[in-house]
Amino acid sequence: MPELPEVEALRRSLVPHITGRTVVRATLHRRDIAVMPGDPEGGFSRQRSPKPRPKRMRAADLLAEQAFVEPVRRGKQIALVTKAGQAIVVHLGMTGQLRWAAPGGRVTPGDHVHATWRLDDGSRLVFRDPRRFGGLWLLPDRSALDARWAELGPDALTANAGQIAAALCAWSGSRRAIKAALLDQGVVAGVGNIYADEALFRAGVHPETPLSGLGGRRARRIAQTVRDVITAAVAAGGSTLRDYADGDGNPGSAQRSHKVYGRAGEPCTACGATLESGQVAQRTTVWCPGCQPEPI
DNA sequence: CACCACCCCTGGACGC
DNA sequence: TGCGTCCAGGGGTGGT
Repeated sequence: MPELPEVEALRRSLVPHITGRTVVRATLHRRDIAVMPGDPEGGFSRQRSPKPRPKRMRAADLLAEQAFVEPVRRGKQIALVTKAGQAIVVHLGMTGQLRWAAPGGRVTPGDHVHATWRLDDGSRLVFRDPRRFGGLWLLPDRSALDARWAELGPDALTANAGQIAAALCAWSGSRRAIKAALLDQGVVAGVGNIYADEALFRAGVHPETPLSGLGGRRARRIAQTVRDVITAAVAAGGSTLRDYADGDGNPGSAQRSHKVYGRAGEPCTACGATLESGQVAQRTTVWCPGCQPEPI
């Protein structure tokens, strides 16, 4: 579930705890959740056969002895960056968490912890991920991070509506569904299943509408609602449906503002019609048949 | 090239 | 209470 708002809320919660701190010890408890420089690129392919040969992991590869600067984010990815320019990109996947524990404190829950960083004030930062859809990518320098993030579309929080609209309009010849495009991180970075449905509802656009049938006007309206929905969710600390919590373990409250996600069969808050659900782009999708008319 | 079905994984919900 | 089954979904891979 962590989409852009959850990752941004997490990032902000970590800033005061780790910025300027030095890693005194780093431990990788599960080697297969990390991708090292030199590993066959492709990220999640590490989980498939043939298994990449396990590499000897040195603590230094997890930024031991290095000082953190402020963590940065692009889309749903957060990067722990050091003064020297090395970075660890953390992808939370479905159930990934970064949790911080004060000196002498415990991280709870303490299971499924795959990596631990002990900081110079005695506090700890851990990466836990029960489902292991997430992972860590170790990057040698800032340019490697930039190259990785160059593959992402405009960030749904920091880009303006015009940039997001332009990204959608670049595909105006495609019959691809608008929802599929919003979920594509190369088109817009940071939107996942929840906020795609929420944005399309607010824009009054059916999720199966092809990009070719959108037109500049509606593309621009969608871009604006994506920004609005994401911005509001960040202000609410993200959505906590089950697993999400920030670095301090605090949940978000943006789920209270959801108008369609998780509400199939319930009445539309705007028109009272019964919300419908189905599969669009392999994802459970909820929409209002009254407010979001079917494309022709 | 564009798009889609499938797969990775665990835990919670639900039915019997 | 316990067990089985289904489902959640980000995103890479391979097939069409």
